[in-house]
Amino acid sequence: MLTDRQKLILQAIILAYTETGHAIGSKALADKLSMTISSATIRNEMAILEEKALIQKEHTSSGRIPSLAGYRYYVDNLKDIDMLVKKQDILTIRDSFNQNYTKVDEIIAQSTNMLSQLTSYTALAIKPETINTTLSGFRLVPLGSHQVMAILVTNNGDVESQQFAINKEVTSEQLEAVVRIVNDQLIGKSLDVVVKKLANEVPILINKYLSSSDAFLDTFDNVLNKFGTDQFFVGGRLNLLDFSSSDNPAAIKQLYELLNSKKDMHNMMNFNDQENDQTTISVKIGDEIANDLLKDYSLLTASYDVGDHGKGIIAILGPTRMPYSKTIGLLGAFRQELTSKLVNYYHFYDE
Amino acid sequence: MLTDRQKLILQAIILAYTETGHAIGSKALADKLSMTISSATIRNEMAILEEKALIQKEHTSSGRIPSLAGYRYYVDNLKDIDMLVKKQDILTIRDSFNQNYTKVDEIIAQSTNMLSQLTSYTALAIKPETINTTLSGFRLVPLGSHQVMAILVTNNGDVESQQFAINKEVTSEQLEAVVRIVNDQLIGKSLDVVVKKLANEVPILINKYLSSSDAFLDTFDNVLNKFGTDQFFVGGRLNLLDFSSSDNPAAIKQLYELLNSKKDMHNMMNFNDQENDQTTISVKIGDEIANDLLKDYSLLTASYDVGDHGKGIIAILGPTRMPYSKTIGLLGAFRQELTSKLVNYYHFYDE
DNA sequence: GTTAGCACTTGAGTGTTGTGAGTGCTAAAG
DNA sequence: CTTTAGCACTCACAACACTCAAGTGCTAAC
Repeated sequence: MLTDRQKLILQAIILAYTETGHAIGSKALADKLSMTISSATIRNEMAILEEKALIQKEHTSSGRIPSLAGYRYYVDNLKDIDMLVKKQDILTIRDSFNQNYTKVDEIIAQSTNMLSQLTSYTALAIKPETINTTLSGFRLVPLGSHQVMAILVTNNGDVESQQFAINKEVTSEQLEAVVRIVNDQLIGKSLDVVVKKLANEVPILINKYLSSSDAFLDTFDNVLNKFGTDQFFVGGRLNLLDFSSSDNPAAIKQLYELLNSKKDMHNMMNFNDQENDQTTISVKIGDEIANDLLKDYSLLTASYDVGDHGKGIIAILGPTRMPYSKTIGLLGAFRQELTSKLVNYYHFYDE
Repeated sequence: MLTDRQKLILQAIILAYTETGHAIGSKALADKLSMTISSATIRNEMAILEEKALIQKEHTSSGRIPSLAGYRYYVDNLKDIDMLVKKQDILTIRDSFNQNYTKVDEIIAQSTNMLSQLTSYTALAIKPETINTTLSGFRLVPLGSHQVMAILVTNNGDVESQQFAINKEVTSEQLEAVVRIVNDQLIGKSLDVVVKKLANEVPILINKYLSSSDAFLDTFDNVLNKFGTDQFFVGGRLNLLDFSSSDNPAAIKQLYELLNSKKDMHNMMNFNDQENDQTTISVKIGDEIANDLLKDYSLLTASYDVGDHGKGIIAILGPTRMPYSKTIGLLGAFRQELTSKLVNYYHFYDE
């Protein structure tokens, strides 16, 4: 357990280091701190903090910087002052959300842009995921003699489409037959069931009407995949350059590749779902993120909940040296705005 | 005019510098060059080349590096040896193109990826543009009680779509009326005429059937815009990091922002269309690209021609210090493959 | 418990010096 | 008249010593 003075000193060290990026020594800290306390005393206290591994030196005679454990302690116990978010920021968010969206994806994509702008870090988001998404609509629209567009709709109101080419003239009767089959077999089923059926029963049925069903099945599969793959968004990628510790291009490339790997990012953000309720914000500092490339970064994740339409996650990836209270406050406020925007948006489709 | 020996020396300097990135001196060059010629002679020749501003020093007593003018001379007069492209590369390209595409965009996007991979530089592409694109198809597909999807098709076979939400229940009669109006007024018209009519006559007509036509008109406008804006593609952005001269993040950010500015890139690539025929490859070196951010880069552009379906451009952005003959050869070969793939692709829609 | 004082450490910056790869020039050789 | 050897000169770069500011830990006095 730390004394109040030790806590104060730890906080001051973190503050100073966050601001300047340089280690701070006892004398400078004594000047900075308003309480009358000598540098020698601070040195003694620092020795204790260092013993508890909350701060560390860069070399024998350097000042101190917070350790990852120090940040952890700070985030868990001390970051209470600055939780109030600037009114101006909230207005900016609302203003920015105040437009017509035609897809949830647009809202989420814009969220990452906004979050990255507000924080100057990199923002990540996963769009709302329901446990049970079902296929609720299907259309085939002939566009010309050789082109057909397939449109799939889910019970969440998500729409994906893709055109495909057919070799020979296909009659509208044939298309209607295919639509009928899909309606009979797949509508109302959850997406994983749809995938399964699409591999087994459905091709047989369709082959009765369509001589070459491959193009159609491929397309259907493709569109189905879009529901799964377009769920992950990144904003402010370039901000990584500002605070990436290494200036070695190979390392930076690796980082960007990681950022593009939906699977990896998904894993990272989902890691401890148990914490992900509506009030918590999970903070992973340095090596707490289970990825070596990100050992100098911190990942703040917040899950948001839009009831029947599922839960999603927004996150901020920044340097370990970050103003946590400010950023956490902002992320929390943003979650609130985003949730209410989404609830509002979905309101249409829920009758 | 240069003597043969001077040309040889210039070529050797460029080769050496391209390989090592360091200035090369007379002695080292004499060792490298197979002909028996003393370093002193090379020094004399170098003095002449420097007088003609084809090579330059980094400081008073350094070796020589090619100047931009030197590269220009090299590209115009000397780069004749290595024009043959590796068979393997061509096979890679063909193999990579050997799949089913549903949109031209996919082909072009993949082209940039492939080109950037083959060269390890950054690749740019503009998809084929016809002077006279006309609207050839239009559909409205109701998806649910509150959602409608609008689909637009051009005479090039390009398809774009977007769903939009409507406040109140709209009957299929109303939708059909709107489709009829669009068919009467807009089908067969060129896109700019469509834009104009959409601003003037059409709203009046539609308002007779739809109480609030705003959502519909906005959507139509949006989709129309997609035809214009999705024309520019970039691949291998990250490769910029490998050869960007400055390691200052602000400068790199600016570069990436330039790369995202469709307008700027479009201008740069189109600059001298007169050269852009099917056999030429335009090479802009350093400050020949009219942009200060790119003064250490070279831009190779090649236009490709798919007959009635228009012309497009593919380009490579790399460091001025680049193996020009190899890269130019590759770009030329790639153009050929891309053209034939596209001709093949469009074959469907031309009956 | 707190503080002043002191000896010690370190990174960052600065000046000095040597070295290697280069140059231009001159005069002799081909 | 072209080519070459020789030579004095230049410059970037690395190595090294030196100084300085900002730290530290420790001890003894308050």
